[in-house]
Amino acid sequence: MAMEKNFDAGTSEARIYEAWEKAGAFKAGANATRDDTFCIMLPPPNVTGSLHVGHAFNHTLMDILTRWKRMQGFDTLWQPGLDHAGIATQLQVEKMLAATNQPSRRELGREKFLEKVWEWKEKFGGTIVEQDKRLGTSMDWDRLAFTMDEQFHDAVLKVFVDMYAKGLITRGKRLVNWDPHFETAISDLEVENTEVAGHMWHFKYKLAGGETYEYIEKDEDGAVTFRETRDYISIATTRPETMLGDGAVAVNPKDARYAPIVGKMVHLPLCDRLIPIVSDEYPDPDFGSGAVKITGAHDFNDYQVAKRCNLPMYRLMDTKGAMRADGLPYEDCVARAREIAAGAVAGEMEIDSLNLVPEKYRGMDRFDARAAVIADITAAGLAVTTLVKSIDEDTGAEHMEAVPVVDNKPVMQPFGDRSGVVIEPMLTDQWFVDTAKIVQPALDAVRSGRTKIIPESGEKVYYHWLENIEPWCISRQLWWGHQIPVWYGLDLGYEQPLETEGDLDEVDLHKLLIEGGMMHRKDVYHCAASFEAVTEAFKGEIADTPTPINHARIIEVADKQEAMETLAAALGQYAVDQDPTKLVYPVWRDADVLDTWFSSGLWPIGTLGWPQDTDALKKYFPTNVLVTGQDILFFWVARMMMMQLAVVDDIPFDTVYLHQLVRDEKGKKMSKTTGNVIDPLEIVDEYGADALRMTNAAMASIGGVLKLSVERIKGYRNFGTKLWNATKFAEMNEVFSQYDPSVMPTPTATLNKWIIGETAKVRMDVDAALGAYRFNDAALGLYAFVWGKVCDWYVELSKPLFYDGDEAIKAETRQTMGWVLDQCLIMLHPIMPFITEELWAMTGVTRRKMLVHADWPSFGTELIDTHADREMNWVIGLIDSIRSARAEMHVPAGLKVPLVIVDIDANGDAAFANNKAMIEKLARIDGVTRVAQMPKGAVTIAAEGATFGLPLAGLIDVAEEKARLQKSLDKLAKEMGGLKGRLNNPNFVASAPEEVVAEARENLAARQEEDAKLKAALTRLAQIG
RNA sequence: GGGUGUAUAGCUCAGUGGUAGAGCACUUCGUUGACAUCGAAGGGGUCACAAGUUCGAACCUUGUUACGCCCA
Repeated sequence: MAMEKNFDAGTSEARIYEAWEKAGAFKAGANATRDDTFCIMLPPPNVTGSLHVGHAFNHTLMDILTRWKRMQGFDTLWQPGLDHAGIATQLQVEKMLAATNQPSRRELGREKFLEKVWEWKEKFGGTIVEQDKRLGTSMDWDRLAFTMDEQFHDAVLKVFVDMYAKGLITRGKRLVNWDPHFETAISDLEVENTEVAGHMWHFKYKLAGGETYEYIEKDEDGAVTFRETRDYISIATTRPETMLGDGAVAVNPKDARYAPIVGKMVHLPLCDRLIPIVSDEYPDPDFGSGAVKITGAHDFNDYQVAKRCNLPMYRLMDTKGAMRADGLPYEDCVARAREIAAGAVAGEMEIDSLNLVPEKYRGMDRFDARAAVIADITAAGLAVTTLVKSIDEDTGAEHMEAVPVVDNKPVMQPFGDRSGVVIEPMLTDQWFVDTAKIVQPALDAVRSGRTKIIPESGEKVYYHWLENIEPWCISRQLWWGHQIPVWYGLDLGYEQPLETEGDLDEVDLHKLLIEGGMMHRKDVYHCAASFEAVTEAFKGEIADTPTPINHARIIEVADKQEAMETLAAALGQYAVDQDPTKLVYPVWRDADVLDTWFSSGLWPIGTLGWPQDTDALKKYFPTNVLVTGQDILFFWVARMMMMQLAVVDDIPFDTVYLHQLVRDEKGKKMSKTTGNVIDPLEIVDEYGADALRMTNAAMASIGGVLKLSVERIKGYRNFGTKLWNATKFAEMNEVFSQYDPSVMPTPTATLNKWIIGETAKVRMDVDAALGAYRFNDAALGLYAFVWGKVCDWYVELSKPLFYDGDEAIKAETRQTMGWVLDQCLIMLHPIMPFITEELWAMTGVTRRKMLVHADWPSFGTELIDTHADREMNWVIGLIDSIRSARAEMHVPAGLKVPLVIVDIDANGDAAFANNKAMIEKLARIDGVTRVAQMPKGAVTIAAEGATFGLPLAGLIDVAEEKARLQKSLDKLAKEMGGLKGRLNNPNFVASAPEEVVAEARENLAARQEEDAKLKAALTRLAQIG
């Protein structure tokens, strides 16, 4: 069967992949010949996602490791799966609903909407899996996991319940990053801070009671530069609309300008409230006026100040980022706020219920409200102004006009990474992981080296982040995800105990429902994995209420509103029929879901079957290596470390390999707007998966920048063709019909001995490289070996043996070449699985297994024949020298020329005799003779222990040959200068390692020998002309 | 502002103390019985700058400059 001219990736890849799958080649434990395990968790791609170059890169590296270990006989598992990706998926499905004119999410309601999500997932959620197969990834697809699978879901809830029970998860009103588009809290890692053009406005807050003070500015020497009597304090803000919720004005305690008025009250413009001037370290006296308005509910810095100074934090906006329109009328709210400012005690719940947005602004979008606030403050004469002179065009009269001061100033603004809208700091009820309590083991694991991060710089970043870790907000106001397993009930406890003993009368009922103001009271809540499990806790909760409520049946309702209505109805009914069996106590489940990273934080144990003590868990956990982008070191890697250690008290993996973002060839981020996106599937279509994979491997230096260029991919496609054609050459020379793959060659010819040693060297290099995650070294080492050694030299030098050798030489060369090519296929397989598997099938009639399960070699230095090594290097050097001289002398490439041996030592003599046919063929020599002295007009070829000549009299230009020799002499002189300099330095000889000194001596001797020969040649030429 | 990197051939990048490397690009030559997706030969570098450690520095230390990323 004659081989085609090159590998047809387009038609072969799918067939080969199918064969692997059919053979179960990727199943956990396939090809295992030892107990050692090797396990990689695929970082679960977003279920909405499709394969991009980043995945292609990331998955290539994992596949290389997995295939390598599998061939080595490890019990291997590469665990695939998908992430449910809360916001992204919910958004995708909502878009789909809108595009297909279906009812919206809110119209559908939670349950129906989730059905739609599942439908969508079944239909489109697997795209990336099929795309991944085109890349050749060898994952155990039978184990494909999903973070919303029932088993995984149960594991996530179990962890929540356990961590809650241990006090590691808590609920509280905290300032969070609120995304007004998705109407959910997001973590600070999901916020992108971008500098945008902003403005700074300056307002006057007047002192209460018409008080005044002496405002004095001084320069560095303490000399007074400005002095005036003021009845206001000047504040600066980039967000004027938040002033409606101010709780105070803060000044730095060291700021002398405001020292006289600290503790006094100021009028809050547009509001009927007085707020105090407080002293706090936060304001920078040199920035703006030095006085900062404090809005605890809408700014992270202000929040800290408000907590320190015990200021009320009034929430101004609703979930969409509009000014609040709920609650009691402004007058009622502000009246209560005045009482609070005067010292009345108010709880968190009550303060949050107060809507201090004046009627005028209620319901306005936050940005419209900003404009309105500015206009109103300016109209009230409370904007800080500067006088601007203008001249009336008609009258020529000069006017002095007071214009508000507005500074143009770049400000850092937070944006939601998914929604792109400005994030609003918002005071809301959220669930938090108290990360400070679980961070230590995660730090220790890396510090002690139990888990190693590559590159090392990743460890520093990891420490820095974990040492300064913030509580992790894990609740998200979404529907798609793991709903928080917490149920709430109405608080029936009562400040003043009900007067009745035992039974409930109508007066008590009234108190419970109306006077108790249940709506504004805190709820009671319990956490458990299911409603059934939480029922017990609520029975305990109502045990101390009057009979018969304490025996009420616990039922689940949708929300608090329904709970109050249900309870009222039940109590009303009881008042009528006195039938205690109909009494119910309604509870409702927390509507929020968990942060997607909370669930993917459990990926290693969750996919292996935890909390069941499965065989897979016992066998493969802790896993070996996590390969992922360094951008999710915090999002995911650090959290997995904390979570596995907190839950099962073990590290999730022993090595973390971090890589950078894949960029375009100029180093720019790929983006649709820039139009520089490379689609990996298009690359696979055009150049084959192997070329893309080889490129990925070659780019993967530790910590390296990943710039993907199509030119490079093309180069590696050519490499595949080269390998193909070398195999074709072997096939044409009957290698595969004669070769026995189960027999190790034991050749006699130097060439064959040499290439076996070279193969052994590259085997050691490749294993060392992959063991150190130096994928680029492995890829480039194989490239250099296959192309530079096997194709350029071994195949070329084998031609004289095949064409002119005797049968014994031909036979051993066939056996050697077959073996060498097999080793090439085996070692290249992890990087280029398709073409190697194809060649494996085409070249071996007696293969025991597919290449995917071939045994990885372990041979090493024992296969290196130092004598053969020396001899071949001498031959190759000689051929190089002759070729070089020919080319520089413009000897026509096709012309065969004679060679003379002027002098030669015993080693050279043997080497020349052993390889004469090869030298003649590759250097295009016709006729070798020994001469006593160099013929006139010959080109001198210097080799170790020998001098050759090319008698080209008449063919060569003497001046050109002189120039060539001189150039070589110059280069030699420079090299010898360096070597002599070192060797003449007594300190070098004394301090440098022996072998370094010996090597330098040898080098110098060799150069001196060559130098002498070339100088002699130059002298001879000088005699001619 | 804090953290953390990078700077080596025209381009993209390797190179953890011992004579500066690869691929691509470039120049010249070549339809030699695997391959023109190829072969042969060649040109091309003050290893950002400065100081230090060392017998010896692209590599270690310090500083400077420029650029990148992460977090504020």
